[in-house]
Amino acid sequence: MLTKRAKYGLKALVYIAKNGEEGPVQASKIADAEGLSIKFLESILTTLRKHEFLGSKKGKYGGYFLLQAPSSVRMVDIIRVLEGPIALVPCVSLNYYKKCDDCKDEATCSINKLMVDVRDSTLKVLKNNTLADVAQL
Amino acid sequence: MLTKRAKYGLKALVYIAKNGEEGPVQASKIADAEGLSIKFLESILTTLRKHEFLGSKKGKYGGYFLLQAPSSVRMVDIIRVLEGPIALVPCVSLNYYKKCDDCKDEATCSINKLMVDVRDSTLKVLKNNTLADVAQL
DNA sequence: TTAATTCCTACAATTTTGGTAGGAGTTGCA
DNA sequence: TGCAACTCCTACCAAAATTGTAGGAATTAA
Repeated sequence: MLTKRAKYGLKALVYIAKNGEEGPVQASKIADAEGLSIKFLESILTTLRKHEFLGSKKGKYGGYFLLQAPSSVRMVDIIRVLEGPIALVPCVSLNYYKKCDDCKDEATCSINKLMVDVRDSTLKVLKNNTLADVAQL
Repeated sequence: MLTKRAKYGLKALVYIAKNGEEGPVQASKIADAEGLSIKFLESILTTLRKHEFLGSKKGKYGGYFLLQAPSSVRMVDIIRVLEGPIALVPCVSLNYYKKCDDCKDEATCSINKLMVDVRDSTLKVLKNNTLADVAQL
């Protein structure tokens, strides 16, 4: 399951993609519309800003805005930043590889192939969908 | 990511599928072979027994054994018991459905379709693979 | 100057995870 | 009958992750 952090972040990005035509979108607007705690949402938006999905403008009439066209933002990249690995076990993660504590030998690990197959099938969906697709733009 | 509980359980089942020809397999054997804590493993095997993946025999020369042919045990069913939902959000889970706290309206949830697509793609892999496939029997 | 906003640091409650401890009950065999 | 090797059961627990909250500082538009 996704953490709420990741889920809220995804929804926030989609909201901004849909409503960002007329200038920056305020965190409070998003929190209202999606039913989220504003303080928690702020910390998520900060993460997205630091990873250059979002820009921000301070002060009155400030808010958050996309730095790239929605059609060039892949869902997989967002999830990797908000949630971490796509893979179900660390030792088959492409972006967050880590040896499993218990695995004596990765090459002979009994569940390795299955884990790779699941990972690739998930990746396919998440790479083929952009923010524009999900926001139906 | 899978919990260690689920990962250990999967490995244990594969081990039993591979080594269960000559009678029950002891928890201590599995723990040794896979590098797991025996007490923790015991509690996982209990779960698998209660869900009728495994049978057990007490006393000397006792241990655990599969109740069905490996080729008729789907990976998806094991993971559902050990880990819970396959879906990334509760509101698209087929077996563990739960309304999302924040979702006002599921039908208009912006990420619903993506979540369904990911779920189905994962399910396809996990339904097509049985214990026999994974254990290479 | 004021209101509205982001930005920053610190803390904290709750839940989940990943176990451990200690022994009771069962069985096969000498 | 007694011992060794197992499963089975209950209870507990520490660490980590998650999901926030609190309180304000800094910035900006009008």
